[in-house]
Amino acid sequence: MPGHRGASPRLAIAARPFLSGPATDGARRDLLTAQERERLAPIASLVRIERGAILFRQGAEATAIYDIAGGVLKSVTLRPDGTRAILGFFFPQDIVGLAEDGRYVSTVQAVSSAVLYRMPLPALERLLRRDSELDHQFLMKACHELRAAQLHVLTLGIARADIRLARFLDLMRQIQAPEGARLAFIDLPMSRADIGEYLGLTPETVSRVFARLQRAQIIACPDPHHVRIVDEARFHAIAQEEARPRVPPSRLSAAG
Amino acid sequence: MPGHRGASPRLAIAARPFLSGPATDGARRDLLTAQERERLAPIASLVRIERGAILFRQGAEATAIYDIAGGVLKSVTLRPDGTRAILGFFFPQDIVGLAEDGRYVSTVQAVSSAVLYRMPLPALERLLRRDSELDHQFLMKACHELRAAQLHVLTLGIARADIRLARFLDLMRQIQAPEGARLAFIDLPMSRADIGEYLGLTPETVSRVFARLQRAQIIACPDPHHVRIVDEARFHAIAQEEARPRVPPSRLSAAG
DNA sequence: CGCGCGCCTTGATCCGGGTCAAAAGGCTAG
DNA sequence: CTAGCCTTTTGACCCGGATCAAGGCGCGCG
Repeated sequence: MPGHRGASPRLAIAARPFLSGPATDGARRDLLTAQERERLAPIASLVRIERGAILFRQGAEATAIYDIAGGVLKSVTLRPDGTRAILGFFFPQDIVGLAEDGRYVSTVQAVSSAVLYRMPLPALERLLRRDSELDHQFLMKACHELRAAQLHVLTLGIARADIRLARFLDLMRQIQAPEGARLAFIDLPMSRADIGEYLGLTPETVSRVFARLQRAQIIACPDPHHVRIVDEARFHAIAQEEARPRVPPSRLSAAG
Repeated sequence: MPGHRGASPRLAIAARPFLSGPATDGARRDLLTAQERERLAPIASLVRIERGAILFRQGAEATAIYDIAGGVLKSVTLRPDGTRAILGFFFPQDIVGLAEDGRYVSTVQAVSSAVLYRMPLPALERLLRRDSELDHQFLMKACHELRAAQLHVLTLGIARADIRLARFLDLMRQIQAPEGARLAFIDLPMSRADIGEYLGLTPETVSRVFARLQRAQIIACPDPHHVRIVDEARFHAIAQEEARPRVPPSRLSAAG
């Protein structure tokens, strides 16, 4: 497994930020505050990349961390055999650039054209050494990233495609919703192939499940990149409960 | 998704420990050194738990971090519908007790009877605040844990059961091997069901794949808890390459 | 010593997702 | 407007893993 020296990383751990109880009460502690962003401004420079462009490659020397101002990116990993897997999608205000041993851990590519703030590593390191609050914030992000990966594992551990897709849609909804609101409309800037690579499914299957959920009146897809949750109850049942009553393969009307 | 407030954790991030290049050259930086262990000794107390016993439960208030002295544990998560998933296995010298918002993130249970050093959180926090080197070490572990989860995602993204199992065996081998040596014998203290829950497969499938790999002379299983890699080349091909030439479903002799 | 209970294995069947293939829609450039 | 490419959709078929079920082994306990 790539970039993985020796027998190492199998441990659930608690570092300083994990230890403390609920910190800044209520606030979304995994995002930078406007104030913190301001403190980063001096070392940040604006960069723009086009749809499909690669921000940096897995294994390349890590030179900067990026704060996303606009657009959507994806984290891609090549398997030894050449197939790809998508580890995650990143949206505005997310920070990308995880490195290990000074090398980027995965390739990051633009799903849509994007604008980012580039923070060179040496300057950032200096800043973090002086600003422990900011440092804490960055660690918080690492923690949440870990939790996200674990949730991803949970989803992939389930075979059924409709559950995987429903969970993915729910995740996208959570990301797009301001403060945990349940939006009915979901934006999907990524392609069916991207979704498939994230969920361990083929694009064909992704498309078929979309069609199935649509026929069953659970969701509506005006176009491939927009989804509306029509039947919240049944949608939730699929995403969360993994319940037996699942979407029939080809039937149209789901029995009440 | 459990314990997951709002729209938060989607970000690849770099915190202080990630930023710096190769640190202590050569040393396994994700394990505590004897010296560091010594510094932890004053606040640690020895505890012993029996096979099957639960160390702590997901969602419970985090009171301590544990350093494994002997035995094997597993990290289990309950899905909303009651099915379980295993996020990872932990071996001696691993540290368990990841918490978020002061609550344990997953349930940890003993695969075999185990002996651990218990480090109460308040004391540990105090210690880490004074000992930045130790603190650094803990963060390193969080980083590696994240990488491990990503590798897990990569494995689960592949449908084929024999690849998943081969990767799992390879991972177990790496963990048991001292300093990256390629052992031929692998210890599997966990049950077939455990392996299945880790790989997103049923116990029956796990057993069948074991049988298939054995018939193909790729591995040998003197008993269910011990594996010997017989044909390193073909084993590696399955685990790493995801190559087309895979183990035939029922054929005995693999054509040269 | 023998019974019973887990765990593991093996078998038979079914079904969902992968695969191969083709056609339709949408966007851009000419 | 049209040609060409890429993405998406849909279809047909096949295969591998889930499921249901039964049988074997090992170990602890009565």
